[in-house]
Amino acid sequence: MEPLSKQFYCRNTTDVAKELLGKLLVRDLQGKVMVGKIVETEAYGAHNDPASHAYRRKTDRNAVMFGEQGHAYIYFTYGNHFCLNATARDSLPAGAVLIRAIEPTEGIEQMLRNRETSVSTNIGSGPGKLTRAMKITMEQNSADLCTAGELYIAGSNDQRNYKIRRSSRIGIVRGVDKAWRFFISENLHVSKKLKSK
DNA sequence: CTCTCGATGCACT
DNA sequence: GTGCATCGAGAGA
Repeated sequence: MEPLSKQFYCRNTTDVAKELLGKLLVRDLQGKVMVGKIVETEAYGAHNDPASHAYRRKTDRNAVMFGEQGHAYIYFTYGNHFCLNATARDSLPAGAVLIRAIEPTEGIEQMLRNRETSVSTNIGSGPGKLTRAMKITMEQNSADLCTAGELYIAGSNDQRNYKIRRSSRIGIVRGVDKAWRFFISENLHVSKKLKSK
């Protein structure tokens, strides 16, 4: 599995978010490999985006969003969960793509153990769930996603023509006007609540 | 199936 | 002190 190049991430953040759909998230724990197909993403910008961590200024937490493209930006939230982003931007000072959901393709047994569940249908259906399943924590923050190390994103041989849908982002109150969430519709359940928004 | 609600810890005001 | 880029249990339908 070949990592995506840095150039892939040096473009408009929303374009990168859309094109990460169908790509493979790879977690290598000393040879024990877990892989999942990315099926849901969200783009977060800089001073142009009130929902973004990088909206106001560079701080210790969001510094990676202002750094080199193609790196992991990870943060801890709601007292329990880690969320994984890939830094991506062109002319703006900061930007990242939140990986919201994966569909496991390899190492499923290991992911189930990490999640402490036997329900295989929703292993990676949420940003906090997929980091738990793949043992992704702050230790991987700023990791280079363009080299085949412990965490990276690879291209896929699956050339199916996905139906890509987009909507407002989830779990935010500001910036709801931007349709910067992208997902592969056949894989995701869209609740009534979201439809009515 | 749908919806509500509390847990939880840290960054930032 | 306030507010989260969330999750899962539990109740109701």
